[in-house]
Amino acid sequence: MSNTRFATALHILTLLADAKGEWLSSDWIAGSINIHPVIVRKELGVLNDAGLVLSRKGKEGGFTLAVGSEDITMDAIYLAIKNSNVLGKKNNQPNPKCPIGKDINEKLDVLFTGIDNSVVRELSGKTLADFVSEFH
Amino acid sequence: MSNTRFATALHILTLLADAKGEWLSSDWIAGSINIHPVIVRKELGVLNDAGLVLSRKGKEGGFTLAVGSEDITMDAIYLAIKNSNVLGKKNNQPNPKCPIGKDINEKLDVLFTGIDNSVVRELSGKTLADFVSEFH
DNA sequence: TTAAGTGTAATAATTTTTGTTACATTAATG
DNA sequence: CATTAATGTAACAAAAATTATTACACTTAA
Repeated sequence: MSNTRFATALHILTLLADAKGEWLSSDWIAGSINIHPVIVRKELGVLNDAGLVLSRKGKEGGFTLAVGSEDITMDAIYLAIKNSNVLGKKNNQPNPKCPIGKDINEKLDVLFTGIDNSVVRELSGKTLADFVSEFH
Repeated sequence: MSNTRFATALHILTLLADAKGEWLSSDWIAGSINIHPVIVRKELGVLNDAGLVLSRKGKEGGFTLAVGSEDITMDAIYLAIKNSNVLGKKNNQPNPKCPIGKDINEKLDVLFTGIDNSVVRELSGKTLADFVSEFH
């Protein structure tokens, strides 16, 4: 992954966990990460769809965690934002006339999925609460 | 990773393993993957630096494996081409005045490195020979 | 000496990612 | 009930990363 989506999502969730029930605005969060508030709202939309946060519109609106930080594991965050395989992309049109090229993408699929799953398994062993507790 | 470097490198190495000592040209390899020969030569340069292949210049030149495919583990291929963390990039300038923003990047570093290592560990359990044997 | 390769720099094109603007909508509050 | 401060989201712009292409110096076999 050469994007900042996991780092951004985890930063957001860490702030929300640290806020202990306070509703934080996208502007405030953006100020901590130092990115554009619209990006924060977009990512919060994704986290909302994943059931990790709640949002409230209008004045005094904002965001808060949907569940306790002990109940949010890192794999849930990762799966919410994941948009590619750990080992990257496959080449588009390997040569169908080549015995290797013909079948390589299905073999890569198996390998890529296995590695993706191992990352998810690894991430499932750590909670947001664990991460937040490292800040003191 | 949103690039095709691992897929390309593994495709190259699979062809070389399958060729059993024949020297293959970058043009021929490019034809199987269906990408530009210059990209193949660049990637082969990287694999050469990593000690995985041998190259020969001039007429009748080309590439071959430097060691047997049973002795090439997937982690060696991955480490040769890896240029980012599995969990992506960190945000550049988190706010130093925020208690979370101040320290988040060093905490992310630890998490990111741990996940990277787990992927390498996972990949170390599979050889190029294992992969090639899936094609029949 | 020619033909067929590698090695690599420079640059262009494409795709992905991030940032920005604009504005409709929502809700609290004086 | 008007004002203020939020979210939600589309459309677009800018920047960064990735891939493709061109060009050519160099190498080696025959």
